[in-house]
Amino acid sequence: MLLSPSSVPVHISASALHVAPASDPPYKLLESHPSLLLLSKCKSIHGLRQIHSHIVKTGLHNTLFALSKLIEFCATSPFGDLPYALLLFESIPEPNVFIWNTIIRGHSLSSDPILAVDFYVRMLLCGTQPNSYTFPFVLKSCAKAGATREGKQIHAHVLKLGLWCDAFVHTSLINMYAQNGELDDARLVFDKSAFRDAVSFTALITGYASRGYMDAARLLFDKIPVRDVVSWNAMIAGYAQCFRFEEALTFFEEMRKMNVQPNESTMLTVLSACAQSGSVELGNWVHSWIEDHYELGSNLRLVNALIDMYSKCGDLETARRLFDGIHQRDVISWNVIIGGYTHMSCYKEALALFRLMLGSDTEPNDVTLLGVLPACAHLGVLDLGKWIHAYIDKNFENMTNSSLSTSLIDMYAKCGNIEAAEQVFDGLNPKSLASWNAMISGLAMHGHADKAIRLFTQMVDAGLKPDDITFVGLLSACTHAGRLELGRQYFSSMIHDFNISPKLEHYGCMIDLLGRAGMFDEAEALMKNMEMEPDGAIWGSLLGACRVHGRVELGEYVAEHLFELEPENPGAYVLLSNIYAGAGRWDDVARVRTRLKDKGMKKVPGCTSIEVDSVVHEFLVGGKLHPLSKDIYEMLEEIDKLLEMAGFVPDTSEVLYDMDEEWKEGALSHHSEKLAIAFGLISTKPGATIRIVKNLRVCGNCHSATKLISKIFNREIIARDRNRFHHFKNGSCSCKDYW
DNA sequence: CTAGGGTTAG
Repeated sequence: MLLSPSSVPVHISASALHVAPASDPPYKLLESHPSLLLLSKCKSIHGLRQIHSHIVKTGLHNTLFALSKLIEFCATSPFGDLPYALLLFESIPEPNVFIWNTIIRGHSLSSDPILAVDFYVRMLLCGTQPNSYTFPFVLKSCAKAGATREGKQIHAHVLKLGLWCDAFVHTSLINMYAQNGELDDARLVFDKSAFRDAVSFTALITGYASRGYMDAARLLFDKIPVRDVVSWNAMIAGYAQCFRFEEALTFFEEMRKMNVQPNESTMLTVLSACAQSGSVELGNWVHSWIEDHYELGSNLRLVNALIDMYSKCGDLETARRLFDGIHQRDVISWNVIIGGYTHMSCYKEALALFRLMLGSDTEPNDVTLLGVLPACAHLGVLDLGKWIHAYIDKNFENMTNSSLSTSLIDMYAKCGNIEAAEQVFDGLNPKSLASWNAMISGLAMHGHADKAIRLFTQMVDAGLKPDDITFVGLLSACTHAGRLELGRQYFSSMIHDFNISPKLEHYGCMIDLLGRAGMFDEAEALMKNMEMEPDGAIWGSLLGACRVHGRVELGEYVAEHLFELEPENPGAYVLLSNIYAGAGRWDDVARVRTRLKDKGMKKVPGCTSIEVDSVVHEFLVGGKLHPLSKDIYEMLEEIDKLLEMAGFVPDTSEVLYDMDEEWKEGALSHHSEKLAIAFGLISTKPGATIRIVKNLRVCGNCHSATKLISKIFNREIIARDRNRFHHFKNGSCSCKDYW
C-alpha cells in the first residue's frame, strides 16, 4: 500500500477517523465554517495538520463534507500530501463519487499516475458508478502512465455508460490515445463524433506533432473553425520540438498577424525556440513584449526563460542583469544561469554562483549538480567535487539518477582521482552505456590502456552495445599508450563488427597513433580516405608527430594547412618554431616568430592551477602575483639546486620563441607547472599527493624535471595537461614518456 | 471536482 509508517501523522486520534454520520448539516452552514475557509488559503502540510485538529476539536470531522474538503486539499493541492489524503479516505466506509473522483484525480497528478487506475477499479468493485468527472481524471492518468490497454477498457466503460457525448470525456479519450501514440484510434474517436471544437482538434494535433508528423498536424490546424491561443501554441511547440525553429517562429508571426493574443505559454515556447536556434534578435523583441505586457519580475517563469535564452545565445551580461534583478529566485533561476556560464566555458563564474546558491535558502537539485560537476571537471577542483559527491549521497539516496553517477565518474577522472572514479563506477548498478563510456574514457586519459580494454570486453560480454563514443574512449586509450596494432584492430572491428562508421575523432586517434609511430605515409593515406575534411586537431597531432620525429619539411607542409584552417591559432606557429629549433635552424625560428608578431598573435600563456585546502591557486608562466611568491621562488631555487645535483641537464630545444638564448634556461625553470609544484611542495604535508592542472601541453623539459622532483621529494605528482594525465612517481611517469 | 499548449538539465 502507499502508506508508509513515516507518513502516518501521529496526532490523529481515533475520534478523528470516526465514521461520518449519514446526514450532514446544511452545506451553506459548512461552506462558511472558519476552518474550511482557512483550508482554501492553506499553503503547507503543517498548516493543514493544524486545520485538521481544529476541525476535530469543533466536531466538524463528523461531516462528510468537511472530510471531502480535507481529502481534496491533501490530494490535489501542490501543498498537499497524498498519503494523508489516503489515510482519511480509508477511514470512510462508503465514499461517495466525489471522494472517489478526488482520490483518482490526486493520483493522476502524482508521480505514479497508474495507481489512479487501481482506485478506479476499486471504485467499480465497491459498486459506485463513475460519472462524467471520473473519466477525465482516470484517462489523464492512462495518458501520463502510457497505459493504452487500460485506457481502451475504460473507453468501453465510457461507451457503456453513454458518456461519449460529454465534451470533456471525449477530449480526454482523444488525448489518451494521442499521447500514447495510438494516432489511428485518436483519429477514430475524433472522426466518429460531432465535436469539432478547437479543444478536440488541439488534442489530436498534439498527438501528431509529438510524433513529428507536422504535415498532418498542419492539415488539422487549417480545419479548425475557430483557432484559439492553445491551438496556435500547440503548433509552435510542435515545430520547436522537431527542431524546426524557423517554422515555429513563422507560426508565431502568423498568430500575431491574426490578432490572437499570445499568452505566457506562447512566450515560453517562443523563448525556448529562440534559445535553441540562437535567434537573439527575436528574443530581444520578446523581451520588450514581455516588459510591455507584464510587470517584469512578477513572472518568474518568463524571467527564467529570458535568462536561459540570453545565456544560450551567449549574451551572459544581459542574462546576469536579469538574474541579479530577481527578488525571489527559484532553483530554476540558478540552474539556468549556472548552465549559461558553463555553456560559455566560464567555469569559475559557474562555481561562484553555485557557492552563492549554497549560501542562500534555495536547495540545489539534481539538475544543478549536473550543471556544476562538469565545471569541477574542467577546472580540476577535486575538493568541491568530493563535497558534491557527499551531498549527492546524503540528499539523493533514493534517487536512481544514473547521469549524476556518470558525471561523478567523469569529474573524478578529470580531477585526477581515477581510483575514486572506479569506485563510483563499481558501485553503480545497473551501469548505463554512458557510465561505461565515461569510465573507459577516464582510464584512457590516465594512460590505463589495458584496464580500458578489459572494461570494453566486460561491457560487450554484459550484452551492451558500444556506440561511437565508446570507441573514441577505446581508441584514445590505445593512442595514449602507443598501442598501434591494437588501435588498428579496434578501428577495423568498430567498422566491421559493430557497424559504426568512423567519425572525425576516430580518425584523429588513428592518425595520431600512426604519426607518433613515424608512419607518415599510412597516416596520409588514411587522411585521404576520410569521408570528411580533416580538422585542426588532426593536422595539429600530425604536426606534433613531425616535431617528435624531426620531420622539418613535412612539418612545414602540415603547418601551412593548419595556418589556413585556423588562422587565429598561435599554437601551430609555436609548434613549427619548435620543430625548427629542434633542428637548430634559428633563422627559421626567428622568421616564424616575426610572422606571428606581424599577425598580432600571442602565444597562449601557460597557466597551471593547484587546489590546496579547497582553494584554487593559479600560476602564470613567470608569474609573481601570488602572496607567497617569495617563498615559492626560494623553493624553486632549492628545486633547481637539487635537480642539478641529481645530474639534471635542462633541455632547451623546445625554446620559447620570444626569448633570447641566455634567457631560455631561466624561463624554463619558471614555467607555470613548476611554480605550481613549488607551491604544492611548501603548502602541503610531506608525502601528500600534488595535483596540478595545466592549460597547455607539458613541455619535455618540465616533464623530465617533474619526474626527478617526484623522486627527490618523495611525492606523487598527478598532472593534467591539455591532452592527458601524467602520474609522476619515484622518478618515472605513467605516460612512459609517450605523449 | 473535469478536456487541448509551455520554461530549467541531458
